[in-house]
Amino acid sequence: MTVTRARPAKRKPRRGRPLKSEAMPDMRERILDAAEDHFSRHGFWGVTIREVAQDAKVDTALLHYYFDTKRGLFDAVFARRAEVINRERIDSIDAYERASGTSITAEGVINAFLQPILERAALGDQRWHNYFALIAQVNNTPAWGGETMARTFDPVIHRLIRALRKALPDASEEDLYWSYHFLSGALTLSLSQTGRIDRLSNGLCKSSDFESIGRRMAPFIASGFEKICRGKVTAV
Amino acid sequence: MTVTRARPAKRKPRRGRPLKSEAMPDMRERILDAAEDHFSRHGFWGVTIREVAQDAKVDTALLHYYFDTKRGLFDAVFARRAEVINRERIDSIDAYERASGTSITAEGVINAFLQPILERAALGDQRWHNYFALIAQVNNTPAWGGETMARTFDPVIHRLIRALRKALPDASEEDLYWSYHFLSGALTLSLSQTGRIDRLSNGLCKSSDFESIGRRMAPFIASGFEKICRGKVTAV
DNA sequence: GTTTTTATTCATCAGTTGATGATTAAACAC
DNA sequence: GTGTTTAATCATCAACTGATGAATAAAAAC
Repeated sequence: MTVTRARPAKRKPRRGRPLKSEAMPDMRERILDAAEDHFSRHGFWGVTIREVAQDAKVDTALLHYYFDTKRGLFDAVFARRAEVINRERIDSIDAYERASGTSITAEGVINAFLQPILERAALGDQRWHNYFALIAQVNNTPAWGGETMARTFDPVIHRLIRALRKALPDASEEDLYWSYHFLSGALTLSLSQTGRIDRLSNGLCKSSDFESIGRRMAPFIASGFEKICRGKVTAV
Repeated sequence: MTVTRARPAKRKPRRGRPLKSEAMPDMRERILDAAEDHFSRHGFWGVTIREVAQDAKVDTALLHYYFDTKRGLFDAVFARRAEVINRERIDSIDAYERASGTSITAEGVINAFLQPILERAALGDQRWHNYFALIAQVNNTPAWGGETMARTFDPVIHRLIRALRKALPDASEEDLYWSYHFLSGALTLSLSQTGRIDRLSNGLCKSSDFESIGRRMAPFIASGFEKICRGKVTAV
């Protein structure tokens, strides 16, 4: 007869601070992951903190302990990964500018701007996919999306535009900004993972095929920039 | 002394069916307008039927009377104006195809596709602005946006792609669909009215300046199509 | 002129929501 | 060792949510 061995997990959670050895650390990160998952699918109002807490296997009060309000939780989710890609994008543009010297091109700059994101998306990490879908939602949320996007991403975008000015010296400021706006829309929809193109193309194209997107997007957008931004002064 | 004239409006609403002459008809339309306004700003989950009812100055039960569920109301809002622009777009593409004959171009087709929407947006009717912002949100909603967009707009988009095939006879199907995807993203962000570009450009560009968008978008996008869709077979 | 249908408000429900103060126990500072 | 801080659950709240059946009165059908 086997001696009764403690049933593997009834997981009746203890109260109080957890043992350091209890090997279920990083509750905060677990909450952020669960929140990211839910927010990216249903947006800020489509999610209840109960759902998030349940998914993260913690009490709802813990969300308030770490993030104060639901809004605080959302903002924390949005900021967490932004720092990572912002740094990567800045570095990527810097590197390209240094390497290209005077032969800088719009396509090269745009490629440097897109690559960090599209590469990460192509790796297939679900949590990054969720995050990108979240950006897409925020970017198209009228009430407060513009403000949130600006706070998070404007420095990088100004860096991008500075590089584009070098590649397209005759471009007007308006043309540059509007062209970026088109780029932003195309990128965020591509990251939004709605399955839209899958249905439209009857399965021929797949939303998750970031390699196909990556191959086409920079040339497509760069061509648009060139068309718009040197239509007046420089002849084509 | 003036005789007491009935105080203009205490507007204690009567029960029962309204008098025909009561000049407050079209409750159904008023509800749809109020719902459109709220849904476009905060999305499906960010709106309560009470807010909509309050804005439309009706009881919440009336929303259920006409639209059964909250979802039914949302779908009715989304479908209402879709029929109008879908017809306009089909007609516009038809007309362009007939007029251009064999000298059909990608820019011409795309222009025919965009013009009905951008023209309407430029007219400045707030209710249409709300509707376009709603499309932008749905287009970037992962959970059910793709399905809703497909049900509503796919026929027109297949009509667009059929015309583009004529203008770009060497294009592969994948290239056409991906290029359309970029177009769709750029268009919906431009319609989303987040004030994003206003902030980014420090006021130089305005989200509401649909004339500026209309002047740039077709050339920008068409240039991208041409770059992608005849990069292989036909030389540039 | 009676009956039926339509359009509206009223009253209310059961379930959900974000939030918070109390409690608990481990970790940490001294 | 003792006291304080940190990290967690528990228990509960008042407000809100979508929805529904009943009541009402005008219009439409007969």
